[in-house]
Amino acid sequence: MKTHRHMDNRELAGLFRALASALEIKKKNRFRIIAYQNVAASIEKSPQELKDLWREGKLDQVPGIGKNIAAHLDELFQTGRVKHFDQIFRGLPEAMFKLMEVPGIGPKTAYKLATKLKLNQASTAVPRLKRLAQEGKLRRVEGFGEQSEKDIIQGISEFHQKEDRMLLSAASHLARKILDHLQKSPLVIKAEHLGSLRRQKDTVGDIDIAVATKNPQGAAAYFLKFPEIKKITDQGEKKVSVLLKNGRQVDVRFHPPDEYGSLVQHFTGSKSHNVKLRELALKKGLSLSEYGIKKGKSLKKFASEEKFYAALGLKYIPPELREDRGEITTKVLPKLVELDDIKGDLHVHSDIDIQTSHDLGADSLKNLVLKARSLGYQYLGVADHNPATTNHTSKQIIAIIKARKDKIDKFNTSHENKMKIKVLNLLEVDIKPDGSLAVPEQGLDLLDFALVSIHSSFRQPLKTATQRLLTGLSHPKAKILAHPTARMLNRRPPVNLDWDKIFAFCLKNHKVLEINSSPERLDLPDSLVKRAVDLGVKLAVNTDAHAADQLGGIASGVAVARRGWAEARDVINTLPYAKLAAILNL
DNA sequence: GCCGTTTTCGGCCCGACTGTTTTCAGTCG
Repeated sequence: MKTHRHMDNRELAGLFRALASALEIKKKNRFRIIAYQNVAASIEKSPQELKDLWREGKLDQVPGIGKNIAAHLDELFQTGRVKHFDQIFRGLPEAMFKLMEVPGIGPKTAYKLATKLKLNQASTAVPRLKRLAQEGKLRRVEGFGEQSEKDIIQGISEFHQKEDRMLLSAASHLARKILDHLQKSPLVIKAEHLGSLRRQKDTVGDIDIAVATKNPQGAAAYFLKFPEIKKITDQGEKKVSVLLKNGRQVDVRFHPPDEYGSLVQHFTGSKSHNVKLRELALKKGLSLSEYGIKKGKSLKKFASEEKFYAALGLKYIPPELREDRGEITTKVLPKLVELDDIKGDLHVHSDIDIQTSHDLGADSLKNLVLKARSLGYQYLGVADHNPATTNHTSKQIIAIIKARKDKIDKFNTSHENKMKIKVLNLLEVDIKPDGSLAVPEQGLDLLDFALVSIHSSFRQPLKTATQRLLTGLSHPKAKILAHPTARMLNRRPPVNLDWDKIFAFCLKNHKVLEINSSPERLDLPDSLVKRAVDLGVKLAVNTDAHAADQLGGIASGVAVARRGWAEARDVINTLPYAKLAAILNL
């Protein structure tokens, strides 16, 4: 495995997984192997680049990194190599780590194939393996037969068409279709989605579904009639896994209703939540599984999750919290913010054409307000993008903003707005690469307030980007930092930022961080929301809707807030208008 | 390897499914 000084989190996670696999081949202590796997998982979860944390001496903030691994990382970031890691990899063919990317091939298989078949070059290992399998030469290796040749060919084709994780919204939609199908069968007593989808994680790998049924075989046979199924990949007594025509995997579990509670608990995860829960249980002499709670040889079953948690002496833990972020050991669980707490949306785009270089909204003030009323809102922050700076003078920009203000003022007092919904005159203003705002002073004066955000130069180094952002946010009219990391899921990584600094600044200057609900953003990410909440930094859950029918999408942002342990008091747009106006000095 | 309001030493989750076996190892979640 090649290492270098500038490894990013994705590469580092891969490195630690490879190290774990290498230790497995060398039959080292299995807890040491798990320790390396834990580090990999922890790096994958980290919202900040490890190298940035290292530079600031904060590696100990990352769970799973102890003294030893911190020292190895220090060596890595300084020299680009780690002697101890080189030693772990010594004698192992590089190609095995490439082979392990194929589904179904783990460390043992990869090692065996790479050595016995003399697959020495990582870059050609996979195609060569495929050819050997097709030619029927794989079965000569001990432990391999005709079927494993087929499996490997299949695995390689899946490896080639490996797709990104689904956006949460897409996964919800897909799960809905499958559940609708299942619920038509009289054999299905209950069915629901589990896994990361139930925990409302921002992206979802595959769809997990639980079915309560007295007839597992029959219900499974019914499920297999779902028309989108391309092929069955796994089929046992309690579980069916299929690949859909769209390339997505679906796992469905069929259990009797009296053990449905533990089933749902188990497959909701997360894995690390369950591990922590089982460690806790062990100390009480109990053993947990999807079947229930074992004490000695007797098994107690649970029809509901509430009773399952209660049997461990715990309050019910909402799925969004089950990420091993302290939810098991905490004395008091937060009273999470709910959709019904939201009193307004502070980031919505209208069709008022102010000659911006970004997207215009599709709907009029009137239609937006109608929709807002249907959601029970008290106010609506209309925050169009600022007018383009390239083809307007400062004077022109100010004039455009003035005209827009007049329009909103008129709307607020007109008969059109009898809905008693206060429309706020906001703008979403670009923070330019140097930290200045894209709207001149007199233009900002005309607003109730501004949301500020980054729409360009996403790759500035940590210090520059942090300073840029704080400069933009320091203007008195700038109250909310919109989509703070500027990430786009599966498309663009977050901007590198010093979050300790940003949180401290927000706290001191009463700035608010947005949780942007649009499906491809979900920004601020949940792990940073948690840190903001811990510190007392205020949040605003907004849609960034570009059409009236997107206002309902705020549920996704509320889910992110919940995953970050936010209560209603942490979110400013749960406040009634008078209180909101007071804290924002409107 | 890491980790700790019952521990700085002695712990570290639990099971399904598959293929090639002749009782189980490997992979996955």
